[in-house]
Amino acid sequence: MNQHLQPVISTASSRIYETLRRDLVGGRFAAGEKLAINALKEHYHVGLSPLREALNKLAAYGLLIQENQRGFRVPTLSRSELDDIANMRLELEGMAFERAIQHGDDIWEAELLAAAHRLKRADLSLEKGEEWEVLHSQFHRTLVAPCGSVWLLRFIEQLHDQFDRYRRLGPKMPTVRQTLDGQHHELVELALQRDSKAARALMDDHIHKSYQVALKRYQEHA
Amino acid sequence: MNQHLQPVISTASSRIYETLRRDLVGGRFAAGEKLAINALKEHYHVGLSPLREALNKLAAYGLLIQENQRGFRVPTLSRSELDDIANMRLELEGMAFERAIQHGDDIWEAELLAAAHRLKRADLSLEKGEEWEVLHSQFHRTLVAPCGSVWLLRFIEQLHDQFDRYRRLGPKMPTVRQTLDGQHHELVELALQRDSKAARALMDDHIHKSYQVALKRYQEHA
DNA sequence: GTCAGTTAAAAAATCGATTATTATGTATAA
DNA sequence: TTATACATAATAATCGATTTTTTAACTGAC
Repeated sequence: MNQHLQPVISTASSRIYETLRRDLVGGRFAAGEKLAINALKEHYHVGLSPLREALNKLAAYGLLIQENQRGFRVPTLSRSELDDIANMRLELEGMAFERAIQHGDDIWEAELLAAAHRLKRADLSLEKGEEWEVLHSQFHRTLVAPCGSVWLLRFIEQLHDQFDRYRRLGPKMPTVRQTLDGQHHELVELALQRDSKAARALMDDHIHKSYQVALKRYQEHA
Repeated sequence: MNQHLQPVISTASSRIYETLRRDLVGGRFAAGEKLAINALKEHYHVGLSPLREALNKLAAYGLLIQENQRGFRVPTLSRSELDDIANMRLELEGMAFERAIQHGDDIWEAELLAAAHRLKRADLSLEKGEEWEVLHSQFHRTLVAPCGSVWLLRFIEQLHDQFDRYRRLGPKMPTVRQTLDGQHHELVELALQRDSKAARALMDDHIHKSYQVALKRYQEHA
Protein backbone atom coordinates (compact mmCIF):
# COMPACT_ATOMS: atom_id res chain seq x y z
CA MET A 1 0.00 0.00 0.00
CA ASN A 2 1.13 3.49 -0.72
CA GLN A 3 2.27 4.90 2.56
CA HIS A 4 1.89 8.41 1.24
CA LEU A 5 -1.85 8.01 1.31
CA GLN A 6 -1.80 7.60 5.05
CA PRO A 7 -2.20 10.80 6.99
CA VAL A 8 1.15 12.39 7.67
CA ILE A 9 1.62 12.64 11.39
CA SER A 10 3.69 15.61 12.44
CA THR A 11 4.93 16.29 15.90
CA ALA A 12 3.61 19.06 18.10
CA SER A 13 7.15 20.37 18.11
CA SER A 14 7.39 20.76 14.35
CA ARG A 15 3.94 22.31 14.13
CA ILE A 16 4.62 24.95 16.72
CA TYR A 17 8.00 25.59 15.11
CA GLU A 18 6.38 26.41 11.78
CA THR A 19 3.69 28.53 13.38
CA LEU A 20 6.18 30.53 15.39
CA ARG A 21 8.44 30.98 12.39
CA ARG A 22 5.58 32.44 10.41
CA ASP A 23 4.57 34.72 13.23
CA LEU A 24 8.13 35.92 13.79
CA VAL A 25 8.69 36.63 10.10
CA GLY A 26 5.26 38.23 9.84
CA GLY A 27 6.06 40.63 12.62
CA ARG A 28 3.52 39.46 15.16
CA PHE A 29 6.15 39.93 17.85
CA ALA A 30 7.88 43.18 18.63
CA ALA A 31 11.59 43.38 17.88
CA GLY A 32 13.59 42.94 21.06
CA GLU A 33 10.60 41.51 22.87
CA LYS A 34 11.19 38.94 25.53
CA LEU A 35 9.09 35.85 24.99
CA ALA A 36 6.97 34.82 27.94
CA ILE A 37 7.04 31.08 27.61
CA ASN A 38 3.97 30.46 29.74
CA ALA A 39 1.97 32.95 27.71
CA LEU A 40 3.09 31.29 24.48
CA LYS A 41 2.13 27.92 25.90
CA GLU A 42 -1.39 29.15 26.53
CA HIS A 43 -1.74 31.17 23.36
CA TYR A 44 -0.67 28.36 21.04
CA HIS A 45 -2.13 25.56 23.15
CA VAL A 46 1.05 23.52 23.32
CA GLY A 47 2.97 21.86 26.07
CA LEU A 48 6.23 23.12 27.45
CA SER A 49 8.52 20.51 25.92
CA PRO A 50 7.49 20.88 22.26
CA LEU A 51 7.45 24.64 22.70
CA ARG A 52 10.96 24.78 24.09
CA GLU A 53 12.24 22.50 21.35
CA ALA A 54 10.74 24.80 18.75
CA LEU A 55 12.26 27.86 20.40
CA ASN A 56 15.65 26.20 20.43
CA LYS A 57 15.42 25.45 16.73
CA LEU A 58 14.35 28.99 15.96
CA ALA A 59 17.32 30.29 17.92
CA ALA A 60 19.69 28.10 15.95
CA TYR A 61 18.00 29.32 12.78
CA GLY A 62 18.48 32.94 13.75
CA LEU A 63 14.92 34.05 14.35
CA LEU A 64 15.39 34.16 18.11
CA ILE A 65 18.13 35.08 20.50
CA GLN A 66 18.75 32.67 23.33
CA GLU A 67 20.24 34.16 26.45
CA ASN A 68 21.92 32.20 29.19
CA GLN A 69 19.35 31.33 31.85
CA ARG A 70 17.01 34.06 30.73
CA GLY A 71 15.04 32.58 27.94
CA PHE A 72 14.41 33.77 24.45
CA ARG A 73 13.92 37.15 22.86
CA VAL A 74 13.11 38.45 19.42
CA PRO A 75 16.23 39.88 17.73
CA THR A 76 16.31 43.63 17.43
CA LEU A 77 16.26 45.34 14.06
CA SER A 78 18.92 47.71 12.79
CA ARG A 79 19.72 49.59 9.64
CA SER A 80 23.14 47.96 9.45
CA GLU A 81 21.69 44.47 9.69
CA LEU A 82 19.12 45.22 7.02
CA ASP A 83 21.95 46.40 4.78
CA ASP A 84 23.88 43.24 5.56
CA ILE A 85 20.95 40.99 4.77
CA ALA A 86 20.15 42.81 1.53
CA ASN A 87 23.78 42.69 0.41
CA MET A 88 23.97 38.98 1.11
CA ARG A 89 20.77 38.45 -0.83
CA LEU A 90 22.28 40.33 -3.76
CA GLU A 91 25.34 38.11 -3.73
CA LEU A 92 23.72 34.76 -3.06
CA GLU A 93 20.48 35.04 -4.99
CA GLY A 94 22.27 36.54 -7.96
CA MET A 95 24.72 33.66 -7.94
CA ALA A 96 21.95 31.11 -7.51
CA PHE A 97 19.79 32.59 -10.25
CA GLU A 98 22.64 32.51 -12.75
CA ARG A 99 23.33 28.88 -11.93
CA ALA A 100 19.67 27.99 -12.05
CA ILE A 101 19.45 29.45 -15.55
CA GLN A 102 22.39 27.30 -16.59
CA HIS A 103 21.09 24.07 -15.10
CA GLY A 104 17.32 24.41 -15.12
CA ASP A 105 15.45 22.07 -17.47
CA ASP A 106 12.08 22.37 -19.14
CA ILE A 107 10.27 21.09 -16.09
CA TRP A 108 11.73 24.05 -14.25
CA GLU A 109 10.46 26.38 -16.95
CA ALA A 110 6.98 25.03 -16.48
CA GLU A 111 7.16 25.39 -12.72
CA LEU A 112 8.43 28.93 -13.09
CA LEU A 113 5.52 29.90 -15.27
CA ALA A 114 3.10 28.22 -12.91
CA ALA A 115 4.55 29.92 -9.82
CA ALA A 116 4.53 33.29 -11.54
CA HIS A 117 0.96 32.81 -12.63
CA ARG A 118 -0.24 31.85 -9.18
CA LEU A 119 1.50 34.88 -7.75
CA LYS A 120 -0.03 37.20 -10.30
CA ARG A 121 -3.52 35.86 -9.62
CA ALA A 122 -2.99 36.63 -5.93
CA ASP A 123 -1.72 40.06 -6.91
CA LEU A 124 -4.81 40.82 -8.92
CA SER A 125 -7.12 39.89 -6.14
CA LEU A 126 -5.31 42.62 -4.20
CA GLU A 127 -5.30 40.51 -1.11
CA LYS A 128 -1.71 40.90 -0.10
CA GLY A 129 -2.18 38.82 2.97
CA GLU A 130 -0.56 35.66 4.15
CA GLU A 131 -1.54 33.85 0.96
CA TRP A 132 0.39 36.31 -1.19
CA GLU A 133 3.38 35.97 1.11
CA VAL A 134 3.42 32.21 0.68
CA LEU A 135 3.14 32.40 -3.10
CA HIS A 136 5.76 35.11 -3.22
CA SER A 137 8.36 33.09 -1.36
CA GLN A 138 7.48 30.00 -3.38
CA PHE A 139 8.06 32.01 -6.54
CA HIS A 140 11.47 33.17 -5.39
CA ARG A 141 12.33 29.66 -4.28
CA THR A 142 11.42 28.35 -7.71
CA LEU A 143 13.61 30.94 -9.43
CA VAL A 144 16.76 29.59 -7.81
CA ALA A 145 15.73 25.98 -7.18
CA PRO A 146 17.92 24.24 -9.80
CA CYS A 147 21.08 26.15 -8.86
CA GLY A 148 22.68 22.87 -7.86
CA SER A 149 23.69 23.83 -4.33
CA VAL A 150 21.71 22.67 -1.35
CA TRP A 151 23.64 24.95 0.94
CA LEU A 152 23.16 28.00 -1.22
CA LEU A 153 19.42 27.39 -1.20
CA ARG A 154 19.45 26.97 2.53
CA PHE A 155 21.23 30.26 3.11
CA ILE A 156 18.95 32.11 0.72
CA GLU A 157 15.90 30.77 2.51
CA GLN A 158 17.29 31.96 5.80
CA LEU A 159 18.06 35.41 4.41
CA HIS A 160 14.56 35.72 3.00
CA ASP A 161 13.05 35.07 6.40
CA GLN A 162 15.36 37.65 7.93
CA PHE A 163 14.67 40.17 5.19
CA ASP A 164 10.93 39.78 5.57
CA ARG A 165 11.14 40.78 9.20
CA TYR A 166 11.92 44.24 7.84
CA ARG A 167 9.81 44.23 4.70
CA ARG A 168 6.70 43.20 6.60
CA LEU A 169 6.97 45.75 9.36
CA GLY A 170 3.97 47.90 10.05
CA PRO A 171 0.46 47.54 8.65
CA LYS A 172 -0.38 44.74 6.25
CA MET A 173 0.86 45.72 2.80
CA PRO A 174 -1.35 48.69 2.07
CA THR A 175 1.03 50.17 -0.50
CA VAL A 176 0.73 49.27 -4.13
CA ARG A 177 4.04 48.02 -5.45
CA GLN A 178 3.41 47.80 -9.14
CA THR A 179 7.07 47.91 -10.10
CA LEU A 180 8.16 45.03 -7.90
CA ASP A 181 5.28 42.82 -8.97
CA GLY A 182 5.97 43.55 -12.61
CA GLN A 183 9.57 42.49 -12.23
CA HIS A 184 8.48 38.99 -11.25
CA HIS A 185 7.16 38.50 -14.74
CA GLU A 186 10.31 39.93 -16.31
CA LEU A 187 12.50 37.64 -14.23
CA VAL A 188 10.70 34.65 -15.70
CA GLU A 189 11.05 36.06 -19.22
CA LEU A 190 14.81 36.40 -18.92
CA ALA A 191 15.13 33.00 -17.30
CA LEU A 192 13.27 31.37 -20.18
CA GLN A 193 15.51 33.21 -22.62
CA ARG A 194 18.51 31.85 -20.67
CA ASP A 195 19.96 35.33 -20.59
CA SER A 196 21.82 34.89 -17.34
CA LYS A 197 23.64 38.20 -17.58
CA ALA A 198 20.49 40.27 -17.95
CA ALA A 199 18.67 38.03 -15.52
CA ARG A 200 21.21 38.68 -12.81
CA ALA A 201 21.08 42.40 -13.47
CA LEU A 202 17.34 42.39 -13.09
CA MET A 203 17.55 40.26 -9.96
CA ASP A 204 19.98 42.79 -8.52
CA ASP A 205 17.56 45.56 -9.33
CA HIS A 206 14.66 43.62 -7.90
CA ILE A 207 16.42 42.99 -4.63
CA HIS A 208 17.55 46.59 -4.51
CA LYS A 209 14.01 47.84 -4.93
CA SER A 210 12.77 45.41 -2.30
CA TYR A 211 15.47 46.78 -0.07
CA GLN A 212 14.15 50.30 -0.60
CA VAL A 213 10.72 49.13 0.48
CA ALA A 214 12.07 47.35 3.53
CA LEU A 215 14.21 50.32 4.48
CA LYS A 216 11.28 52.68 4.23
CA ARG A 217 9.18 50.43 6.40
CA TYR A 218 11.98 50.13 8.90
CA GLN A 219 12.39 53.89 9.08
CA GLU A 220 8.67 54.56 9.34
CA HIS A 221 8.44 51.87 11.96
CA ALA A 222 10.26 53.68 14.76
CA MET B 1 31.11 45.16 40.74
CA ASN B 2 32.09 43.96 37.32
CA GLN B 3 29.64 41.26 36.45
CA HIS B 4 32.07 39.76 33.98
CA LEU B 5 34.24 38.62 36.83
CA GLN B 6 31.48 36.39 38.10
CA PRO B 7 31.62 32.83 36.89
CA VAL B 8 29.58 32.43 33.74
CA ILE B 9 26.84 29.92 34.38
CA SER B 10 25.91 27.97 31.30
CA THR B 11 22.95 25.72 30.92
CA ALA B 12 23.19 21.96 30.64
CA SER B 13 21.52 22.39 27.27
CA SER B 14 24.21 24.70 25.86
CA ARG B 15 27.01 22.55 27.25
CA ILE B 16 25.72 19.35 25.69
CA TYR B 17 25.08 21.24 22.47
CA GLU B 18 28.70 22.31 22.23
CA THR B 19 29.97 18.86 23.17
CA LEU B 20 27.80 17.13 20.61
CA ARG B 21 28.73 19.65 17.94
CA ARG B 22 32.40 18.94 18.51
CA ASP B 23 31.84 15.21 18.45
CA LEU B 24 29.76 15.36 15.29
CA VAL B 25 32.30 17.52 13.48
CA GLY B 26 35.14 15.38 14.81
CA GLY B 27 33.59 12.27 13.39
CA ARG B 28 32.86 10.42 16.60
CA PHE B 29 29.56 9.31 15.11
CA ALA B 30 29.17 7.31 11.95
CA ALA B 31 27.58 9.03 9.02
CA GLY B 32 23.94 7.97 8.70
CA GLU B 33 23.93 6.60 12.23
CA LYS B 34 20.72 6.77 14.17
CA LEU B 35 21.22 8.38 17.54
CA ALA B 36 20.00 6.33 20.48
CA ILE B 37 18.81 9.05 22.80
CA ASN B 38 18.92 6.91 25.91
CA ALA B 39 22.48 5.87 25.19
CA LEU B 40 23.51 9.50 24.65
CA LYS B 41 21.82 10.44 27.91
CA GLU B 42 23.92 7.94 29.76
CA HIS B 43 27.14 8.57 27.90
CA TYR B 44 27.11 12.32 28.37
CA HIS B 45 25.44 12.24 31.79
CA VAL B 46 22.65 14.63 30.91
CA GLY B 47 18.93 14.65 31.32
CA LEU B 48 16.48 14.09 28.54
CA SER B 49 15.23 17.67 28.22
CA PRO B 50 18.56 19.45 27.76
CA LEU B 51 19.68 16.68 25.44
CA ARG B 52 16.63 16.96 23.23
CA GLU B 53 16.95 20.73 23.10
CA ALA B 54 20.55 20.38 21.99
CA LEU B 55 19.61 17.83 19.33
CA ASN B 56 16.93 20.16 18.02
CA LYS B 57 19.41 22.99 17.72
CA LEU B 58 21.91 20.78 15.96
CA ALA B 59 19.23 19.72 13.52
CA ALA B 60 18.39 23.35 12.75
CA TYR B 61 22.12 24.00 12.34
CA GLY B 62 22.48 21.15 9.88
CA LEU B 63 24.59 18.70 11.84
CA LEU B 64 21.69 16.33 12.40
CA ILE B 65 18.67 15.16 10.48
CA GLN B 66 15.41 15.10 12.34
CA GLU B 67 12.85 12.60 11.14
CA ASN B 68 9.18 12.69 11.95
CA GLN B 69 8.52 10.54 15.00
CA ARG B 70 11.75 8.63 14.57
CA GLY B 71 14.32 10.76 16.23
CA PHE B 72 17.62 12.05 15.00
CA ARG B 73 20.29 10.70 12.71
CA VAL B 74 23.71 11.81 11.55
CA PRO B 75 23.56 13.14 7.98
CA THR B 76 25.12 10.91 5.37
CA LEU B 77 28.19 11.98 3.43
CA SER B 78 28.37 12.26 -0.34
CA ARG B 79 30.80 13.38 -2.95
CA SER B 80 28.30 15.84 -4.35
CA GLU B 81 27.71 17.44 -0.97
CA LEU B 82 31.41 17.76 -0.33
CA ASP B 83 31.75 19.51 -3.68
CA ASP B 84 28.87 21.78 -2.80
CA ILE B 85 30.36 22.71 0.56
CA ALA B 86 33.81 23.34 -0.90
CA ASN B 87 32.38 25.49 -3.69
CA MET B 88 30.39 27.55 -1.23
CA ARG B 89 33.49 27.98 0.91
CA LEU B 90 35.35 29.23 -2.16
CA GLU B 91 32.70 31.81 -2.87
CA LEU B 92 31.94 32.96 0.64
CA GLU B 93 35.36 32.85 2.27
CA GLY B 94 36.94 34.49 -0.76
CA MET B 95 34.39 37.27 -0.60
CA ALA B 96 34.82 37.65 3.14
CA PHE B 97 38.60 37.67 3.00
CA GLU B 98 38.63 40.41 0.39
CA ARG B 99 36.29 42.52 2.47
CA ALA B 100 38.25 41.85 5.62
CA ILE B 101 41.39 43.09 3.92
CA GLN B 102 39.58 46.27 2.96
CA HIS B 103 38.10 46.93 6.40
CA GLY B 104 40.53 45.33 8.84
CA ASP B 105 42.43 47.73 11.09
CA ASP B 106 45.77 47.38 12.85
CA ILE B 107 44.21 45.56 15.78
CA TRP B 108 43.11 42.94 13.29
CA GLU B 109 46.66 42.72 11.95
CA ALA B 110 47.92 42.02 15.44
CA GLU B 111 45.28 39.37 16.04
CA LEU B 112 46.07 37.74 12.73
CA LEU B 113 49.75 37.47 13.58
CA ALA B 114 48.88 36.11 17.00
CA ALA B 115 46.47 33.52 15.68
CA ALA B 116 48.94 32.42 13.02
CA HIS B 117 51.69 32.14 15.59
CA ARG B 118 49.61 30.04 17.97
CA LEU B 119 48.65 27.76 15.12
CA LYS B 120 52.25 27.35 14.02
CA ARG B 121 53.36 26.48 17.55
CA ALA B 122 50.73 23.77 17.63
CA ASP B 123 51.93 22.61 14.23
CA LEU B 124 55.49 22.26 15.39
CA SER B 125 54.55 20.17 18.37
CA LEU B 126 53.10 17.80 15.78
CA GLU B 127 50.12 17.17 17.95
CA LYS B 128 47.38 17.58 15.46
CA GLY B 129 44.73 16.78 17.95
CA GLU B 130 41.74 18.69 19.17
CA GLU B 131 43.92 21.61 20.22
CA TRP B 132 45.20 22.12 16.69
CA GLU B 133 41.66 21.93 15.37
CA VAL B 134 40.53 24.70 17.70
CA LEU B 135 43.46 26.95 16.79
CA HIS B 136 42.97 26.21 13.13
CA SER B 137 39.34 27.28 13.09
CA GLN B 138 40.17 30.31 15.21
CA PHE B 139 42.80 31.28 12.66
CA HIS B 140 40.37 31.01 9.79
CA ARG B 141 37.76 32.92 11.76
CA THR B 142 40.24 35.70 12.37
CA LEU B 143 41.11 35.93 8.68
CA VAL B 144 37.58 36.92 7.74
CA ALA B 145 36.41 38.50 11.00
CA PRO B 146 36.31 42.17 9.90
CA CYS B 147 34.46 41.46 6.64
CA GLY B 148 31.59 43.55 7.94
CA SER B 149 28.84 40.98 7.49
CA VAL B 150 27.48 39.05 10.43
CA TRP B 151 25.52 36.75 8.15
CA LEU B 152 28.47 36.00 5.95
CA LEU B 153 30.49 35.00 9.01
CA ARG B 154 27.66 32.85 10.22
CA PHE B 155 27.39 30.96 6.95
CA ILE B 156 31.15 30.47 6.74
CA GLU B 157 31.21 29.03 10.25
CA GLN B 158 28.48 26.60 9.34
CA LEU B 159 30.27 25.54 6.17
CA HIS B 160 33.49 24.96 8.09
CA ASP B 161 31.74 22.60 10.46
CA GLN B 162 30.22 20.75 7.52
CA PHE B 163 33.51 20.63 5.67
CA ASP B 164 35.34 19.26 8.67
CA ARG B 165 33.02 16.29 8.79
CA TYR B 166 34.80 15.21 5.62
CA ARG B 167 38.29 16.51 6.33
CA ARG B 168 38.42 14.79 9.69
CA LEU B 169 37.26 11.38 8.54
CA GLY B 170 39.37 8.40 9.46
CA PRO B 171 42.35 8.28 11.81
CA LYS B 172 43.50 11.38 13.61
CA MET B 173 45.55 13.48 11.21
CA PRO B 174 48.53 11.23 10.66
CA THR B 175 49.46 12.83 7.34
CA VAL B 176 51.86 15.68 7.20
CA ARG B 177 50.35 18.58 5.34
CA GLN B 178 53.28 20.89 4.94
CA THR B 179 51.79 22.82 2.03
CA LEU B 180 48.53 23.65 3.72
CA ASP B 181 50.20 24.75 6.92
CA GLY B 182 52.64 26.91 5.01
CA GLN B 183 49.79 28.69 3.25
CA HIS B 184 48.48 29.93 6.57
CA HIS B 185 51.56 32.06 6.92
CA GLU B 186 51.32 33.32 3.34
CA LEU B 187 47.67 34.27 3.83
CA VAL B 188 48.69 36.53 6.69
CA GLU B 189 51.47 38.04 4.59
CA LEU B 190 49.15 39.00 1.77
CA ALA B 191 46.55 40.30 4.21
CA LEU B 192 49.10 42.59 5.85
CA GLN B 193 50.17 43.81 2.42
CA ARG B 194 46.50 44.51 1.67
CA ASP B 195 46.85 42.70 -1.60
CA SER B 196 43.26 41.55 -1.80
CA LYS B 197 43.55 40.18 -5.31
CA ALA B 198 46.49 37.91 -4.53
CA ALA B 199 45.01 37.12 -1.14
CA ARG B 200 41.81 35.86 -2.65
CA ALA B 201 43.74 33.79 -5.18
CA LEU B 202 45.70 32.17 -2.40
CA MET B 203 42.57 31.60 -0.36
CA ASP B 204 41.03 29.88 -3.37
CA ASP B 205 44.08 27.69 -3.68
CA HIS B 206 44.09 26.96 0.04
CA ILE B 207 40.48 25.88 0.04
CA HIS B 208 41.04 23.85 -3.09
CA LYS B 209 43.95 22.01 -1.51
CA SER B 210 41.91 21.42 1.64
CA TYR B 211 39.20 20.05 -0.59
CA GLN B 212 41.68 17.59 -2.10
CA VAL B 213 42.55 16.38 1.38
CA ALA B 214 38.92 16.05 2.37
CA LEU B 215 38.06 14.26 -0.85
CA LYS B 216 40.87 11.79 -0.38
CA ARG B 217 39.75 11.08 3.15
CA TYR B 218 36.19 10.66 1.99
CA GLN B 219 37.21 8.22 -0.71
CA GLU B 220 39.50 6.24 1.56
CA HIS B 221 36.79 6.19 4.15
CA ALA B 222 34.40 3.85 2.39
C1' DG C 1 16.36 59.96 48.62
C1' DT C 2 19.79 56.41 47.34
C1' DC C 3 22.00 52.32 47.61
C1' DA C 4 23.51 47.69 49.32
C1' DG C 5 21.65 43.68 51.13
C1' DT C 6 17.76 40.58 51.86
C1' DT C 7 13.54 38.25 50.78
C1' DA C 8 9.64 36.96 47.86
C1' DA C 9 7.85 36.21 43.45
C1' DA C 10 8.45 34.96 38.77
C1' DA C 11 10.49 32.60 35.26
C1' DA C 12 13.75 29.29 33.18
C1' DA C 13 15.68 24.92 33.14
C1' DT C 14 15.51 20.30 34.26
C1' DC C 15 13.70 15.90 35.94
C1' DG C 16 10.84 11.66 36.25
C1' DA C 17 6.96 9.55 34.53
C1' DT C 18 3.34 8.91 30.93
C1' DT C 19 1.60 8.55 26.36
C1' DA C 20 1.97 7.78 21.50
C1' DT C 21 4.36 5.84 17.72
C1' DT C 22 7.41 2.81 15.44
C1' DA C 23 9.98 -1.38 15.10
C1' DT C 24 10.27 -6.32 16.08
C1' DG C 25 8.82 -10.83 16.58
C1' DT C 26 5.43 -14.57 16.13
C1' DA C 27 1.70 -17.15 14.72
C1' DT C 28 -1.58 -18.07 11.26
C1' DA C 29 -3.67 -18.33 6.71
C1' DA C 30 -3.14 -18.25 1.74
C1' DT D 1 7.20 -20.60 1.69
C1' DT D 2 5.17 -15.76 1.62
C1' DA D 3 2.46 -12.54 3.31
C1' DT D 4 -0.53 -10.62 6.77
C1' DA D 5 -2.44 -9.65 11.14
C1' DC D 6 -1.62 -9.34 15.79
C1' DA D 7 0.91 -8.88 20.07
C1' DT D 8 5.07 -7.23 22.25
C1' DA D 9 9.11 -4.55 22.89
C1' DA D 10 11.63 -0.48 22.06
C1' DT D 11 11.86 4.23 21.26
C1' DA D 12 10.19 9.00 20.53
C1' DA D 13 7.44 12.63 22.07
C1' DT D 14 5.03 14.89 25.48
C1' DC D 15 3.27 16.03 30.08
C1' DG D 16 3.19 17.60 34.94
C1' DA D 17 5.90 18.62 38.71
C1' DT D 18 10.39 20.03 40.78
C1' DT D 19 14.58 22.49 41.07
C1' DT D 20 17.39 26.27 40.01
C1' DT D 21 18.18 30.88 38.71
C1' DT D 22 16.79 35.43 37.79
C1' DT D 23 14.03 39.40 38.51
C1' DA D 24 11.35 42.34 41.31
C1' DA D 25 10.04 44.04 45.65
C1' DC D 26 11.17 45.25 50.01
C1' DT D 27 13.95 46.79 54.00
C1' DG D 28 16.98 49.48 56.59
C1' DA D 29 21.31 52.02 56.90
C1' DC D 30 23.70 56.02 55.39
